[in-house]
Amino acid sequence: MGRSPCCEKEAGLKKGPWTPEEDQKLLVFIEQHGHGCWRSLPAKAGLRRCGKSCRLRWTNYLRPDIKRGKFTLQEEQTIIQLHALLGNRWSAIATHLPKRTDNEIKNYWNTHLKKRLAKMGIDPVTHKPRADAGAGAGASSGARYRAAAHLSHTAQWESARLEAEARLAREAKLRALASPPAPPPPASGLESPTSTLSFSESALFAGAAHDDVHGAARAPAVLTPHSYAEAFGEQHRFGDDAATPGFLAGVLLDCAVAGAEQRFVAASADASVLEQQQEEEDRGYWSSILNMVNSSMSSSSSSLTSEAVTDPAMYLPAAAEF
DNA sequence: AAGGAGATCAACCGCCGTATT
DNA sequence: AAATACGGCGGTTGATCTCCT
Repeated sequence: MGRSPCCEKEAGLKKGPWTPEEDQKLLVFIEQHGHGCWRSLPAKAGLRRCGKSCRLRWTNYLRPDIKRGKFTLQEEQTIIQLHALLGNRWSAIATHLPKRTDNEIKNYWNTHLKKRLAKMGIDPVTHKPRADAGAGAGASSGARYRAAAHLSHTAQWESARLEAEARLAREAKLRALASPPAPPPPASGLESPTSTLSFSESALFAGAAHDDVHGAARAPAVLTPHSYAEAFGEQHRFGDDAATPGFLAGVLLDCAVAGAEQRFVAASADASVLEQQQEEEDRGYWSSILNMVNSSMSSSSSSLTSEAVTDPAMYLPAAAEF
């Protein structure tokens, strides 16, 4: 059926870069009235723009809760991992980086991360090592291949971890309904290695979260650390230079290990009986998660590798040759 | 200093899904 | 059920900036 462009009918509408005056008009109007219907907003706000242009300007630039500037390593890591899981679903990825816009993330991916992954010998679309990357002779190509494999595996583990956190969050919510509220978690040290949300933010989101994996994963939940920590074993370094191949993979693993260690310390402090009881349950749960990851990754149209996750030990780094 | 090449990013375009009539 | 309106999304463009020769 199709739909005509929103501004086709109205001639004389302005295009191109926004002036400070236009920004001011839009800001003032939205602050006073909210955006309401975008189509009718420009006329009400005295702007000669189409509603779509106004919406874009607001969501990508004028919104007060936008963080601008350089992406942090953690943000980069989050984007790469989520891209491995979600593909080019920038808005979905942006929900995990609440102060970044999908447009900004998309631009950053296209201009920075895609190229960097390509340099590492990783196909930025599939997140798999490129066929030619492993075929080349020499130790360095082998190292790149292994780094790329680690990257894919890390993404798979992150997927499993998100699922597990979602489940634990749901359970915690159920428990909370049946018992007085637990004391708040420590102010630091338990953040998800891939989330930029603080726990306070997470709590806010948890209330309003959709009933989906990503929404639920925002809820404060501490994953029983053992399997996760086992999965990564000792910390492993790929290199110090950001320009060297393997750097990102190293960052991913370092952050993942750091997260696992933080969780382990926190959980050890509790040393609760509950944890022991849950351990067995978690083991079974992790098996199902791994099955789920394996099946979804091999069948999904998303870009992740179809290599099966069979054993956490496979994430232990190979001989240090980087 | 000039100009060409590449990088960056704001903004546009067209399509899609959903709500409404 | 079909047509239409709307918001949202992802891909792409083009103006501007930065770096290099």
